[in-house]
Amino acid sequence: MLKYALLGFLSYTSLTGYELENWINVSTGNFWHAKLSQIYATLKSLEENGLVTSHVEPQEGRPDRRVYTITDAGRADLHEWLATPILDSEVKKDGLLLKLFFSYPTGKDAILTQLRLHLDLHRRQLARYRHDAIDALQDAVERVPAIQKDTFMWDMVRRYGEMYEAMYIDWLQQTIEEVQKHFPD
Amino acid sequence: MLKYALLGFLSYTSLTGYELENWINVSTGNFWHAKLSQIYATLKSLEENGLVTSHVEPQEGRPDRRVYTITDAGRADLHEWLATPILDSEVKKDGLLLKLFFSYPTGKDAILTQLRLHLDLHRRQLARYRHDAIDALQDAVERVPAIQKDTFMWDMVRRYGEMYEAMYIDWLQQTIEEVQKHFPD
DNA sequence: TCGCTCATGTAATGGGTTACATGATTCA
DNA sequence: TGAATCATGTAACCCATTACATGAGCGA
Repeated sequence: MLKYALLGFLSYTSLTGYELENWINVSTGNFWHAKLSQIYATLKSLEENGLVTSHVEPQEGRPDRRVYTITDAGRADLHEWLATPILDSEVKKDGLLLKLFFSYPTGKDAILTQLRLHLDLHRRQLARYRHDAIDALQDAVERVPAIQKDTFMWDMVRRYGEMYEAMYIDWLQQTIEEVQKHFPD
Repeated sequence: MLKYALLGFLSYTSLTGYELENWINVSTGNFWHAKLSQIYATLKSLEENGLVTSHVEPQEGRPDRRVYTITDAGRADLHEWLATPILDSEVKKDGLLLKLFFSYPTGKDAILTQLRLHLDLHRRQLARYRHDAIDALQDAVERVPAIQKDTFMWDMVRRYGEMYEAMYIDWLQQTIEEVQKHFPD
C-alpha cells in the first residue's frame, strides 16, 4: 500500500526518498506513515517494475540526491488503484485497548495512570492536527500550485484525524470517570 | 502481540486454537483479531517457550482437539506485560483514507459512491457492537463465572468500538455533504 | 445437495520495524 | 559541544495474510 502513497505524491512532482518521508509525515501521517528504510526499499522495487525512474543529482557539502519521477506506467497503475473501490472496512488494531481489556487484575490505580497518560498524548495530538496540519497543506500548495484542487480531499481526511482524536479523548475521559466510580474491588 | 491476547484468554480457562479464535472474534474482534493459521502458529511457539502446555483430546466423528493450558511462566509473562505501561500512541493505518486522499482526479461521483458504501458498512458494524457484543459478554461470564469482574474492563473497550463507529459514521456523513456541496470541478 | 461448523496444521509470501553503516552542515 | 537536518541504503527479523491440504456431521 505504501506503493500507492509514493506514486500518489510522485504524481504531483518528482521527489527524493527523504522528501517523500516528509510529505507523508505532514499530510498522511495521521492515517499512513512509513520509515525511511521502507520508503527506500519500496522506491527500489517501483523502479525495478518500471513505475518510476530515478537520476542522481550531485551536491556539494551534503550527500547526493536520488530524485524519482513517475512514469506513464506508474500513473496508469495509480489510477487503476484509485478507480477500484474498497468494499470492506478494516479493523484497526489497538494495543492499548488490548492491554486494558485484560487489565482488571492490575488494579484501579495502574489503569487510571495508563488512561491519564494517553489522555495527555491524545490532547497533544489533537492540537497538532488543528494547527500544524493545516499549515502543512498551505505550504504544499505554495510549492506545487497544480495540486490546489487535490487539497479539497486532503482537508476531508485531515478532519477525520481531528474527529478521531476528539473521540479518543472523549472515550478516555468517560472511562476514567467510570473506573473512578465503579471499578469492582 | 497476539501472544498476549492468547495468554490473556488462557489465563481464564484452557482452550483450543479454534475456541480461541471464537473468543477473539466476539470480544476483542473490535480492536484485535487474527486468522486461525496465525493462532495455531503462535500457540506452537508459546508451547516451545514453555508459556503453555497442551494435550490432545480424542473425539469421535469429529477431529481431535488440542487443548492449551497456561503455565506459571505464561502467567508471569502475561502479568509483566500488563504491568508495563504503553508510553506512546500508535497511528492506525486506514486504506480508505489513503485512497480518498489521492482521489480528487477520480471525480465527485466515484468519491460519493465510495463514501456511501462505507457509510452502510459502518452502520451495520455499529448495530453489531450494540447488540451482539453485549450478548457475547453475558455468554462468556456464564461459561467462566470467575471472570465476572474482568468484564468491567471488557465493557469499557466495547464502548470504544461503539464510539469509534459512531464517529466514523459522523465523518462519512459530513464528508458526503461537503463533497456534494463544495467539490471543486 | 450445498454450505456451515467443528478441527488442525504447513508453506510461501508480503509488509513493516529495528539495527547497522556513513558523514557533512548548521544552529542553539 | 551536542543535537538536528540532510541524505542513502542493506540485512535480519517479526508479524500477518493467503493458499494449500483434509474431512466428518448437521441442518436447510
